Amino acid sequence: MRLRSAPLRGSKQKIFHAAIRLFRAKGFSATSMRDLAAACGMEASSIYNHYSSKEEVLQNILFERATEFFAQLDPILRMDLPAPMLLRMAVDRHVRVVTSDVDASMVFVQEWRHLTEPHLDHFISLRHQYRDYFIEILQKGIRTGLFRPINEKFAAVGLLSTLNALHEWYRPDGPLSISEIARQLSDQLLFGFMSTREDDLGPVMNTEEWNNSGNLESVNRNT
Amino acid sequence: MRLRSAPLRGSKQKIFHAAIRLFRAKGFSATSMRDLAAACGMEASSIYNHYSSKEEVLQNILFERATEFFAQLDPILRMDLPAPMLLRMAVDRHVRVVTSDVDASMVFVQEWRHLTEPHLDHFISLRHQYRDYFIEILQKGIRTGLFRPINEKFAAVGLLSTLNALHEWYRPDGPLSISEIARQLSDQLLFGFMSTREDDLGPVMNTEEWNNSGNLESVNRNT
DNA sequence: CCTACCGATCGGTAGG
DNA sequence: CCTACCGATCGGTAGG
Repeated sequence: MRLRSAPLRGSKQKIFHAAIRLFRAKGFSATSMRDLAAACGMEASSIYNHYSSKEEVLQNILFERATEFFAQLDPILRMDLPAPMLLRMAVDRHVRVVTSDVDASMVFVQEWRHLTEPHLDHFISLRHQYRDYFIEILQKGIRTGLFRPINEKFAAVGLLSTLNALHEWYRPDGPLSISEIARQLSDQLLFGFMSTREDDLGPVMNTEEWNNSGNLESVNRNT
Repeated sequence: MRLRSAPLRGSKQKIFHAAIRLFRAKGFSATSMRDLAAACGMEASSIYNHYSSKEEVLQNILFERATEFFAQLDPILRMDLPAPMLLRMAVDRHVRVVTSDVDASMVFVQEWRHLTEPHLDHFISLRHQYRDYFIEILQKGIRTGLFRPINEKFAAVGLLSTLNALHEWYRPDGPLSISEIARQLSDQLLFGFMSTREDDLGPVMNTEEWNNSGNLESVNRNT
């Protein structure tokens, strides 16, 4: 039984993983079915025994990742713990999913816009749903007074930006363990850079005011 | 004089801006020279009077943006101000460059990997140089005791991740002004989410420990 | 700036 | 899983 279905499932998995590598390296559009086939040691037409189109390969990669992110975050949300602890755990889970397949995570972040409808809409709604999980954590923190009264949507987007960039700089052979990365990311998000709460540097002068003071050339110049 | 050179420079600018819009919407690889020409109301071959290749169009977009980021950040670095203030100003400048052309900023962040050598190496070194500016600010903050003794490289990467994602969610007609966005981003980076310095929730339990305690299924399961 | 065109390559299908 | 092939389209050039 295992031997019988092995070749087919093996090939499909081979295509799946080769696609992740190629889509990451060259992008979805620049990767041809012939590139993908060559990476699997077969002809382009043979791929169509496993996937009906190039986009279907992308869909499989993207929604498999989405499923994994949700599977890991979901149990966290049901725990009745203080918001900072929830955030730490959610970040930890997210970091573990990303680092479990950096190539796939990069495709997840970068290539989803090549989906066509209705898959594109579906994907976007999943991303919003995931973001809403983090918004809930932030709201809970604000409600219980543990978090500052920040704009929780703004904060959630900033938070996810940081998490979603992990695939760009994570190296498995780097000096930090996955747990340490998650811990440091959480610390940075929870506490920021400042060593004290005050920022008593007088009124902040933004660029507009600074420009109006004549110190620098205009920002919105044309080249 | 203005009339004489106007048609040529006008066309080149037209191609330039159409390319920004198309590369943002479809990606560099999925945009054809015929797409680009059609958007400019000309034939594909006519583009080659202004640019020698598709990649050259991309190069122009990317390095123009890079120049703009540096032009805005450079004067900040020379100011002898406290690190938190430098950071606020640098973030403010960065936000202004991004919001001055959201499409071009998206191409800047997403499409640079389609450069070929030697342009790719050049671009990457410029990005590292830009990141090093922020590392310097962080180091200064740590040295003067205003910032916590964070890992400055780690922090700079997280910081830039947040800044580089701005193009994804910024809308010119949104409720926040550009100055307010810069201010809120700085606040988030400087102070984090917590309303107090302590995080007295007992020892943090990471996912590994939580799993070992038997509460949840394994994270690194295979699908 | 255009017409006309090049060889190469694209995603995908037919049929076995 | 392959051979053989489809029409469409690609980036780019010649020549005016």
